[in-house]
Amino acid sequence: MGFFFVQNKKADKNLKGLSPEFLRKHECNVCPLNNVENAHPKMEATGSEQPEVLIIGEAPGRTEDERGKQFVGKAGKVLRDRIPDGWDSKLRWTNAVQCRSPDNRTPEIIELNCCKPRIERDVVRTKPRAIFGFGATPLFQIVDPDSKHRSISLWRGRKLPVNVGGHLCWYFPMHHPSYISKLRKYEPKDLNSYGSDEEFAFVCDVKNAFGQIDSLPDPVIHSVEEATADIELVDDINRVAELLEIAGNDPTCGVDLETNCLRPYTTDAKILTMSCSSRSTTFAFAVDHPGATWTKLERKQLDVLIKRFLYEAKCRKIVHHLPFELEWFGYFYGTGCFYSSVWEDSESQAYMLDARRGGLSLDFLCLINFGLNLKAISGLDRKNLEKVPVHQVLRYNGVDSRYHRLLYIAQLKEIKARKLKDLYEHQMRRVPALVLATMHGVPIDQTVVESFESKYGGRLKAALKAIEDDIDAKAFAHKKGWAFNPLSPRDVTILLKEILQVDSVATSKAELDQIDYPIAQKIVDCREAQKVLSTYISPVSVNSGENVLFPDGMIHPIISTTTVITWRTSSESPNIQNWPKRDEERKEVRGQVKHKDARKKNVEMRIVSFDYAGIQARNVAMESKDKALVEAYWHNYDIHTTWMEKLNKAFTKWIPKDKLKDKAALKAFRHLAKNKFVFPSFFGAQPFSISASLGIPQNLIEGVQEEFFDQFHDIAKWHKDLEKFYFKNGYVTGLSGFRRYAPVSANERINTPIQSDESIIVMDAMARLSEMEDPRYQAMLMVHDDLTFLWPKAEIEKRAEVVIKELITLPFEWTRIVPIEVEMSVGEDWINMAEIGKFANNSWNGIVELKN
DNA sequence: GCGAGAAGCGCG
DNA sequence: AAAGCGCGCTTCTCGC
Repeated sequence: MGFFFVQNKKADKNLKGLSPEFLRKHECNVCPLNNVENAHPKMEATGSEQPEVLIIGEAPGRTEDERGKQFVGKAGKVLRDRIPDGWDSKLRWTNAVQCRSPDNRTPEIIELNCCKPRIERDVVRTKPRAIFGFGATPLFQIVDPDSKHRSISLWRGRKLPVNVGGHLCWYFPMHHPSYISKLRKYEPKDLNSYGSDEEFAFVCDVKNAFGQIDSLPDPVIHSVEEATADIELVDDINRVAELLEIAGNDPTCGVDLETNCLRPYTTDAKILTMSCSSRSTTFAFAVDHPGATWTKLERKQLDVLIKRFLYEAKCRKIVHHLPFELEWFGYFYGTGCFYSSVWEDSESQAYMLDARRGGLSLDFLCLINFGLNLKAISGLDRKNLEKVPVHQVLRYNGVDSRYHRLLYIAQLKEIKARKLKDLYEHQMRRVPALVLATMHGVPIDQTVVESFESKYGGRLKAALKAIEDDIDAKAFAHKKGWAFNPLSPRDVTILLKEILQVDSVATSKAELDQIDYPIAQKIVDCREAQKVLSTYISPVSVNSGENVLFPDGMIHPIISTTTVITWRTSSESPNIQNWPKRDEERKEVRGQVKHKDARKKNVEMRIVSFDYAGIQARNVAMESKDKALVEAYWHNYDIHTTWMEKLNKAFTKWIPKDKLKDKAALKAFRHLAKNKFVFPSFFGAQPFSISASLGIPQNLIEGVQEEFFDQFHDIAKWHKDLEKFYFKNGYVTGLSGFRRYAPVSANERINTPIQSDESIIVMDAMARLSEMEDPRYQAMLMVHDDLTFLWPKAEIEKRAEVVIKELITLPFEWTRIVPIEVEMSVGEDWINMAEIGKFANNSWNGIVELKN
């Protein structure tokens, strides 16, 4: 077997050449803390001899050492205050390390190893049903995840089955109360208030943990032997057919691919191996791994078998990180299987249950759900699977598909228990729609790219030359002994402080614009050119060594649905969602997005965008059901002009007298009122910051905002209701039912439902269009409130009518309170976009006409 | 030489 | 007490 245990590298180093086995054998005799002079050295566990719960801290603090008892200091009170009545006699207390270190430092790996047998003996003897572990120290004394998963913030609030010296029980990781105490921004006045958002989350964790004790199931831990047992490695084509048939007729089947690279679009991209796991069988077979033994004919037959499985097998196909497998299956076997099969995604489930970043990997979830450390059975070079012997890749592949399915089954219970089944259905409809967008690709015109490369490249060169010649840069080099680097925040800080001698806290553009020395502008010029070039031009240039282009001349940005904590999508490789649009000059980089047939006669490919008009503000109306705001939408009241006028009435110096009849100037002030007063107020901005951004005294803003919430009093009430709900339930939710768990800060609590409502409205429309299974209605891009398509000019009107109807006909009852409107624009490229019209669901006649 | 984190800046 | 939210990418810096 190719499986072996991989030691944590960092741990190795900190062990100073001693093995964990050695340390655990000799315990105190080899522990650096053995002879420390403490009031209570080697403090034994205290409390119940038959505990329900064992509480493990880090190490005794000063108070603890003095009194010979755990958690009795100031930090200990933060925890003890939160223990529900009636539990005192059911608790046992100990620490990961039993001796206080002289300088009260965090215990070292050696000490933790020496002390581990003592804890194991205690646990085996007293048999607690659960362990509440506070801080990272006791957690990682017991479990050994890889370095990516060693932050306690990722673990707190969950539970996992553990085996401590042979006793199986549940472990509840939580932050250490001393950390919570340190994070306090103020002293809570009673038990209904919290010193920080994290403290509220901590209190939720403690409460939830105690609340679960009575109903805990028996912990089950999967051993490495079980995880790797009975995986059939198949090299007989008839047997592959047989097993695919069996698995395909089971209700659920885990599916996993191993490939030689991340994306399928390059000519050398290969599926190396594939594996399936259902209730009756787990098997894996080579596809194009160099170690495969298929004859040419068999290899052809294999494709037919895989295709038949993908298109016809009735099982629910379960993947962990489904977008990856769909992209590969779609590329090699056609995208028809996206909708002909039922696909499930255990990563999406995990995201719904707990969206914390870094907590979605199969390894981590297996530790949480099954106490199984997959890390310990891999041990092979994941990045170079082509070089790994095929039987090893197959075993590895088989374990993964097995755990895709087991994880799905385990998490499905929890999804149902939390009543998230409907939302999961929505989430699963997002995946194929977005994979199809990714596969569609975004065309890039290299002649445009080249012209920008030369333009911004030249500008960068000139800016660098100007800095080289600058007198202050020369003074800098003379004084510091190295050349001034305008891109280095450190160098710019030094320049500002020591050479120019100006007061400045940051080195941002806003600060630099205030500075009178010529070098300030030169730094800004340099940064701008470098930013545009390196972020938006080089990545799509064939001339750049590190571009994200594929052989088809397109970019295929990955639009993810399991990254953003609020249910928005994110985009990477490249991030196509943040290309310049506001800056009049730099927005031209969008012109790089252009189809090669944009000017071809009788084709004239066009970029066609549909943007939900003011969707977030409409979401505020949906969430708050505010009477005044809702009415404004139905009657087209311009609330922003109203509040511009009110702001100017309160602070008459705001709009200069001579501008009061200047239409263009008033438009700009309306824009300010909208974006710096109305919307921020919806989202919880305080007079302090609104005052700063508008330049109107704070006391005047306070007055206007009071009047504002007087008019929109249901918005004020909604803000208050959100608070109440959050502190009662420990999470924030929105009309779609998604959840974001504590800690969530005050303004995040307001913003989160808005972002998620927005995303669910737009993604549902994109999915409905995609489900037509007609490439004409498959969006190419999704940018939060915008869906973009690539169509031949002659088809635009006809197709737009279908798309607009779908976009403004929303299937969610909760959206009906306000009208919904989309704005359509068309362009030869992504910058020269002309607005075609606005289409609202309370007025549109169903027809789209292009005026030439 | 690599990874993590901060600063800075682009979008909705 | 701090003072609308959510991202990804590039560069620099620092520590290993």
